[in-house]
Amino acid sequence: MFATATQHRYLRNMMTSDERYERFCADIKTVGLRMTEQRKVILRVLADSSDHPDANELYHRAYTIDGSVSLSTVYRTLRLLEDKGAIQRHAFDEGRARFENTDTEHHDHLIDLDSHAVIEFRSEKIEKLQAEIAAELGYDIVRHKLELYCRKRA
Amino acid sequence: MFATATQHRYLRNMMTSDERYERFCADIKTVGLRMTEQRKVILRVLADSSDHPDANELYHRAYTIDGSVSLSTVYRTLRLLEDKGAIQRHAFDEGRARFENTDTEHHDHLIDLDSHAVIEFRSEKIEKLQAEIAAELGYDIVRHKLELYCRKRA
DNA sequence: ATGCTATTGCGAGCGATTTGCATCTGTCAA
DNA sequence: TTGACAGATGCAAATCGCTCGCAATAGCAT
Repeated sequence: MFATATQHRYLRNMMTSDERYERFCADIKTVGLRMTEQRKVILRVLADSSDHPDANELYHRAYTIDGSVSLSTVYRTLRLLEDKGAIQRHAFDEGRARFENTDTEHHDHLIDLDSHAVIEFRSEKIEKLQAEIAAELGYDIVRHKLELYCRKRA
Repeated sequence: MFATATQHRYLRNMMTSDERYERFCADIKTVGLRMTEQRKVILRVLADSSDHPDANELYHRAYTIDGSVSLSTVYRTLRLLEDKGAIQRHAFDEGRARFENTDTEHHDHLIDLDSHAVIEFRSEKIEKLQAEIAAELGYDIVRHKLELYCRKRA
């Protein structure tokens, strides 16, 4: 795994696309929900996505595979999976929500303000400093959010 | 000002309400923009606000002072001041934006999940590490968001 | 196969914010 | 002081991301 002087690194997925798909299906079935054609397509698309697509992008990817998928159902399925903790919703500063699979370890995000690309990184030093600051104030961190909004260096 | 071993500290306001108002006016005039009655009212309301009001709340505060202020103009003025860096836009809860004066230096937030108290802090070390990480990825940080969601240490 | 009901697509609805446009008004030069 | 012009405003309509109501459809247990 890549590591630098500042101890941050890129992250790797912990599951294959197929494993993610199976996990999504299990999440649906174990609560007695129905595995419809539309859900299969949407779950497949989500499992195959390693980026941070928004609902509309996911809708188009799914629609390309199966024209019977609607935007409403994409939204309903996203809500479903988010409630089950299978995917994570992010509200980067652009209005719409972006989604990502939750099969990687915790990481932070660097957002390219021009291309809207999202780079994931993890810095042990920052994690440690955050914990220290919280501790000095008498707290334990339950979760945190660190987002760097950046522009390519000239 | 309070400082600790990890170099974080509490922050205080750096200007009075009147000083903020004068600064807003200067921001408008120095770019050749016109100081209209509506703008005066909105700037006054903003300068007097030490909380984090949303656009609608600011509209009502301004409307109470001068009925000729419209919601559109509130939004346009907020955009204007945000672009000039005079106020800061936050998305604390989903949906609407909340605004805050920028007369404190940059700070991060520690949120108590139980009491919902918000503690502001600043850590030079974390600021520095963030810049280093961005630099190594070929980026310059334009702005960032760091929020620690915590529980009181048992 | 049958029936129950979860699920779907569609379109209307919604809340926050933006925009087009006709009108009004600071501001500055004369 | 006045005149003129570009900037600013209010209003209503439009957008945007997302949700909801509803009648039709389709999983799934029997």
